[in-house]
Amino acid sequence: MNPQVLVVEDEDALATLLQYNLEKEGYSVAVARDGEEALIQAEESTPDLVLVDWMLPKVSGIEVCRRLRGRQETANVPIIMLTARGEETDRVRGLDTGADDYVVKPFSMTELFARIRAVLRRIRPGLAGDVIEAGDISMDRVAHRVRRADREIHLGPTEFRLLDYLMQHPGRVFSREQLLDAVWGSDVYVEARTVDVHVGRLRKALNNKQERDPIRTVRSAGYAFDVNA
Amino acid sequence: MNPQVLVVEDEDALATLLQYNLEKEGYSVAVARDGEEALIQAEESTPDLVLVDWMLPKVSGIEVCRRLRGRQETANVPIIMLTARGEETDRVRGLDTGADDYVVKPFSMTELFARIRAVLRRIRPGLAGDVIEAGDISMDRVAHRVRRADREIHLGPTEFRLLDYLMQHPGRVFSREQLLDAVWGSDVYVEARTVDVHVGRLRKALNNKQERDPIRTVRSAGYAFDVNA
DNA sequence: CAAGCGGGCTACAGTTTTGTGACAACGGCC
DNA sequence: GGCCGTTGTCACAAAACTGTAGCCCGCTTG
Repeated sequence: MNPQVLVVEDEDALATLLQYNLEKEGYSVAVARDGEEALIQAEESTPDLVLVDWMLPKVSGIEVCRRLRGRQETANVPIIMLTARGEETDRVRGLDTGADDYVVKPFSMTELFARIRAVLRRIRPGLAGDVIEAGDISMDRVAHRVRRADREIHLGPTEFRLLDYLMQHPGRVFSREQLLDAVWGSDVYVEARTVDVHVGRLRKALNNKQERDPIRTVRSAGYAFDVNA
Repeated sequence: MNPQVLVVEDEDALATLLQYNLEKEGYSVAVARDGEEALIQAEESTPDLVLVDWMLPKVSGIEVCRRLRGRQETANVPIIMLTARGEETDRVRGLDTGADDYVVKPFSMTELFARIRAVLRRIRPGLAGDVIEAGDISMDRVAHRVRRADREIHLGPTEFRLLDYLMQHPGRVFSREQLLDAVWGSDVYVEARTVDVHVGRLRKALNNKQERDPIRTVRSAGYAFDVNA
């Protein structure tokens, strides 16, 4: 079900970071340390997406690209290149060789996720995870629409992102600080209690009378989105 | 409560083996002998995980996958495929169709359990990770939930931490002072008797009538959480 | 057996935490 | 500029939780 991502990266720290964050985002991740390994792994279990570093030992990123493209089974697997600043002029070559997109290091996870979704959407619509459903609530991240039990729910941008984040991790409790980080951004400063207000607004928008409130308050801990009926 | 696993396997010996071991591991297991039965059962009681054999009479494993995915209620239920060696090239098709993982026969129970935990953690966090179980009590620290015998137990923050601590060290007796240190924090000062009150509250919340009290009072020593069956 | 200790339980008042309506600031957009 | 939807804060009310004292009971001990 989850998109399989093959990460090709020789630098341990980055590889681990990518794996950790991608898995948290809901992807299944395999890591290859060099181009050779990458080709073998790609053959064994065709991934839905390949993230490949430009600079690699043994077989370069470009070469990995070319070979993946050259092989019948992997010819259409989308590829995103990771390039360091300064290699930018090579972008062209990267794209020429068959990469679908590139990201310049250093990049934020958020940006990377956006690119991944974009590429998946283009190449493999349906795998991008554009629609999240939970109970009678469905949220379309492309169309920016939320509906509950067949009626359209109007949400402000912040409420939308908040619900998005909560639904991404159903059942899990997040502290106000975590939510601020994830939804507002780690750079802006807002009162923790602001989260309460937005949760309140979200609830009001989401819940008809008689409908179960999907957002659970956990006293002195935070909030969670509960799936279940 | 325990994750519900639906095993779809036509070979009797393997089905029984799986059921036996899964139940021992703490899952609730239902078995379907063929794909048709599987779809009916999945509809009746939405499982938390489906284990499906690749080769099945009537409706193939792949087809079961596809149909489960196609149906609203079961669209997000994680699926693990059981494939025989030699069908390996078909993995791709399996994953494409919507399986979240596959295990190649013959497999060890240990490996299977690891995969199950991994998949559950990925898809349904809270069903796999960070859960402590003891007898019919389970506590999920990520979701911040406690349940006993299928019913949700509501605990205040302190009660939650107290139970958490006791369950971490089952059988061991803690003095009131130790509990104050561990649960309240070594910096705050509260009466030792306060522990009694919280233990009382915890007991009241936890124990239905007729249920065995899992918290044991050790006179002039303290309290302990007893596992027992 | 009486006194004393230890612990279960309840009541309650004080605190902390959360829900919410009001409001002013802001940024688009006619 | 004026209108409108959105946002972050505040202040206050409501709800939930907490610690302590007090009372009672059973068991221990001398």
